[in-house]
Amino acid sequence: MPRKRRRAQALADDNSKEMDGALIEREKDSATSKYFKDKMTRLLSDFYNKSCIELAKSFLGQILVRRLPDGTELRGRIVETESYLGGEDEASHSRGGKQTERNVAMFMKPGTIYVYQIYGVYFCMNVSSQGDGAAVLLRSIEPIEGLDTMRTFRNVRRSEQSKPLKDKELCNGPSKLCQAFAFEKSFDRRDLATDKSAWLEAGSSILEEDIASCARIGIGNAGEWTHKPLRFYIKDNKYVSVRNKAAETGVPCLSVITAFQADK
DNA sequence: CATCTGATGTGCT
DNA sequence: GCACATCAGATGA
Repeated sequence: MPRKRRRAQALADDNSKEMDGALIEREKDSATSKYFKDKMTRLLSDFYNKSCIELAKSFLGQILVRRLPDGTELRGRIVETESYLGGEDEASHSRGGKQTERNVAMFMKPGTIYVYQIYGVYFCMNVSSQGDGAAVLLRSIEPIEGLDTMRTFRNVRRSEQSKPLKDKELCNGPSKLCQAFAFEKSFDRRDLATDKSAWLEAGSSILEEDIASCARIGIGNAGEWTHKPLRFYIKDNKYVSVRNKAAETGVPCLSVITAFQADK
């Protein structure tokens, strides 16, 4: 195993220890804890009261924070999400309402993190929402703090002589953001609302007119669900993985309304 | 820019 | 066996 991979593995192994360590650190600083508690109040009510689509939209503009074992904090603003609605959604891992070892987190309480491995190599991170088997996939993040660390994590799978990553390439994709923030399998089934290594902070709220809605990415053959506008991103934002000019300029189409009804 | 390919674990048929 | 909510690197226009 190359040295870079070993380092990443060591980091993964650290995660259980890290939970306890970070807990102690943050409990020590009660002012800090209160700050986060206040900041998260609104976001917590979002987890519990919003539909999957509403949650996917309200995540836009919020700050995702990752605290590493050494105390380093990584921050970024969520700019792109996707809704996976549950049983009826043919593109969802929870299609047919089927619960498996892999996807149980999707059926757990809103705010539960669902991390799965894809193509044997990468991870994707979701947050469970209201609705049986429904979850929001985090697709792209605008990095704010800890960019050097993110770049180091992202370089693990890249060759030494390849061009340095631009800031906008650090987290512009679901597996890229997992690499940059060191989210992996051990985060599966953990609670984003109470976890000591990952949490949300209130950022800016995004106006409906500044949100683009269009088809989700990478879902091949899911029938009518393939084209439903369940991907949401901040218009004109350069940190988004794939932009869709039509979705940024056009008025919301009929299928948006249809998808809304499907979510209720 | 578009399109192709290899990497490769795990869930599911 | 096969598909997969992906990415990096290569190749050709």
